This record gives sequence, C-alpha cells and structure tokens, in this order.
Amino acid sequence: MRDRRISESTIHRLSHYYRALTALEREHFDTVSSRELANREELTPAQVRKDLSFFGSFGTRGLGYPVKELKEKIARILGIDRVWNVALIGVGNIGSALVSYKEFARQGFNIKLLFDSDQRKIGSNHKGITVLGMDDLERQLNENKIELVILAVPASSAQVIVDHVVNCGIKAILNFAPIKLAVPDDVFLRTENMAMELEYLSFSLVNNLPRRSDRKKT
Amino acid sequence: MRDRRISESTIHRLSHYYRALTALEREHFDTVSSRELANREELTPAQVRKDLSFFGSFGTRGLGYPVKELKEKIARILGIDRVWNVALIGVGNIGSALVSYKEFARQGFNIKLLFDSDQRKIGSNHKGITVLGMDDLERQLNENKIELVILAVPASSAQVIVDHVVNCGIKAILNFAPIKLAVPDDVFLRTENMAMELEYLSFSLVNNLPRRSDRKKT
DNA sequence: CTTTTTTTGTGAAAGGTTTCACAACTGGCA
DNA sequence: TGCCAGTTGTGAAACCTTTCACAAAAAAAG
Repeated sequence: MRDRRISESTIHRLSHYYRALTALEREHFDTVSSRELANREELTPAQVRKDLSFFGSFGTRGLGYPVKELKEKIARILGIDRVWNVALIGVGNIGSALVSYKEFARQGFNIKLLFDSDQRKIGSNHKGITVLGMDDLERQLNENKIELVILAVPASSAQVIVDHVVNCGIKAILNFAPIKLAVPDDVFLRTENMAMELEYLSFSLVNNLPRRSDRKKT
Repeated sequence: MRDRRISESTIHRLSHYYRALTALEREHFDTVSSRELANREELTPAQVRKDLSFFGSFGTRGLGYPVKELKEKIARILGIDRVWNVALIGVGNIGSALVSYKEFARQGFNIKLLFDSDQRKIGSNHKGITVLGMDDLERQLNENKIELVILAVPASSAQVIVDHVVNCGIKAILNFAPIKLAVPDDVFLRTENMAMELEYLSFSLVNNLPRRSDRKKT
C-alpha cells in the first residue's frame, strides 16, 4: 500500500517481538498490549504500535494484539514461516559451534551442507552432516537448492570463497570473517563482527558512557 | 570531550576505521584522506570527517590524516590500547569457539579465565586455560581483576549467572544467550544474537529489499 | 443502554543522524 | 612571493526515527 521504507531497526525489533510473543504464547496469553510487549523488550509502547502499524493494523482497541495471530504475522513478515536451506562454509571453531546452534534450527534455518577446504576435515561428520570439499561447492549448492550461506572461514580466504558463492546465485550471506567483503548489489550480506562488540564495551568502560544499550543498529 | 553525545553508530564506525587504518599501515601509507578511508569502508567522506571531528581535529588540510597517529588515537578512544582481562563463562559450542577466536587477542582482549557448571568440563583444558567451576566465580573474578565477561551459556541459566557476575562488580558483559537479560543501569550489556542476523537476511530475501545505497554521483 | 475504562492507530512535534557546501588552511610549484 | 590544487572542519539543511498526544474504537461495568 505505501512505499514507506522499513528501517533496519524496525526489522530487528520485529525479531524481538517474535521472541516475546513466543514466550507469551507459552504462558498462555491470548492477547497482549503494546505496553506489555514494550516492557518485555525494553521499548516504548508507542514504538511497538508504530512498528506494527507499518504492516497493517491487527490490534483491537481496548484489548491489545492477539498473541497467536501476531506471532504468525511477524513470522510471515520475517520470512521464518518456512524452512530455509542453509550451507555453512568453514568447519573451524566458529563453524562447528554454529552447526550445533539450536536457535537456527528453531527458526527454520536448516543447515543442510557443510564445506571445508581442509583435507583432514572433508568426510568427517558434524551433527550427522558430512563435510564436503570446496570443489563440490557450486554443484552441491545448486542441487540442494541452498538459498542462504553462512561463511565461517579465515579472513584471508573469505573474499575468494564469497566470489564462488555469489557465482552460484546465492543472494544472502552471513559472514563471520572480520573483513569487509565485496559482493554485487543484488546480494544481501551481513557481517557479524564479535570483536567489534567487545570494542564497544571497551569504549563504554573507558568513556564511562552515561547510558547502556543492548540493541544494535547497523 | 565536551558533553556532546557520541552515537553508537559513530563508535562502530571507529572500529571500522581502525581496521582500515591497520590495513593502510601494512601497505605503508603515511597519510590517508577522508575519501580513501570512506571508500575502504563504504561510507562517505563527510561522515568520516564528522566522526573524527568529534574527538578533535587531527587531520591536515590539503594532506589528510596521518595513518599511524590516527590509528593510535582511535585505539585510545576505543580503549583497545591496553589489555583487558576477560572471563568467559560457558565452554559449550560457542564458548570453546570464542576461546580460540584470534581477533579477540589481537585487539587486547585477553581471555584469562574459563568457567562452566558441567562437572565433566571442570578441570579440562582449552588453549592452556583450565576450566573452573561456578562456585569459584566470585573469588576468581576478583582475584584476577576481570573487567569484562563473555557469557556463552544456555538461555535458561543466563539470568542467574549474570546476576552473580554483576554482584562481583563486573561492569561490561557480552552475552551470546538469545534472551533479554536484566542488569543494573551502570552495567554495560551487549547481546549478540546470531539468529536475528539470519532473520534479517530472511526478511531481505522475502521482501526483496533495496539494499546498499547507490552512491554516488561525481 | 449508557458510561467508563482501556488501548489502538496515527498525525504532528521533537530529537537524532547524515549529507551538503564552503570557508579556511596546507603544501607544492613557478 | 603569489597562486593553484587538495583536503579538512563545520555550521546549516535535509533526512530519518522516536516520542507525544489524542481521537476513535472496543470492551467492561453499571
């Protein structure tokens, strides 16, 4: 209806609402007010209402929002009302931790394939998935209809590998290598830099910032 | 540093500048212009100059910024010109990956202590550090002058543990449990939620968001 | 059925961040 | 020396996000 752009912060807050709604559902709430939702995620009621109103008005005045429907609606908006086929490249320390990260599976991210360039790792098993070699990459990504790639390789090889991945037509990549990767304009890339979060805390301690933030922007 | 508030985004960009400057130093650049710095991190020259001007003016008109000095200055601002004593609680999948994460050590985050509540893990060795039991927590954090805690425990036990940590006087916590933790106002808390990043990618794919600003004319 | 209470949805105001545009300064060169 | 090219530093403008405040709607109470 409108072509107002939805901000990154709004999308991240949807993830928070989804989490809160999951808890509310477990606690057998039928409806929830913007105030309650805001309290649970440390936001303001006005913000909750503004965010949700971007996608239509599914609350009831005087009552609040229906927990189950709202949760489903947000799942649909976020695209997690379905299963995504994910490949994970790099079965080192971080890579093998991510294979076992239950939160991914819980939200429909199904890690189907594992890759590594290390001959000693190829053929080994992680959570029932056999690690494949990088020469199989292109064919396997296509055959298994992979839509999303998680990159957990060393910074030094990340760009080369991401080029391959992009070549296979993958349009979404979550990168854990602490490096700025170049990808075409039509590929979605997010880089998770854990050292940067520690740097933020370090800055906060040193400068004794008068506030605390548990939320991220960019 | 007057009482102008520095935004979270600015601080994160400082981390990016730091990374770019590290590369520039390796490439033997003496000076760098805001334009070059901006290109390397996909920002605008104006933004680079605005960010840096928050902390004083250390560029030279007509020349640019001195690479080495600027890098040192940013390190000082971020508080990474020193070593931080870090404790890591939870030596499961993510925890053990983080112990070996070289980027932490490289930026002065020294993981000194490991904790776990699992009897089978207590006493075991990770990268030369012996895993301690949780009953030792309070004493050990104090004795080892720990300033920063990384939490990599299951969501179900995270709040109880964070309460202990806060009790020990720790003022900065990096949390990997996918849950909203309550801490006093004077404690800095950051929560790293990897599933949320995948959700953002999922949203982008489903809604085919226009990403990446097309910059720039001239 | 009428009144009171609750809570949404949303324009408008406030607040914050990024970009623009240009004066001011520097180094190099003739 | 004077001039040109390059680049910073920074108010002002443009843009974006959050908060405010209240009418409208629905439920609950009497």
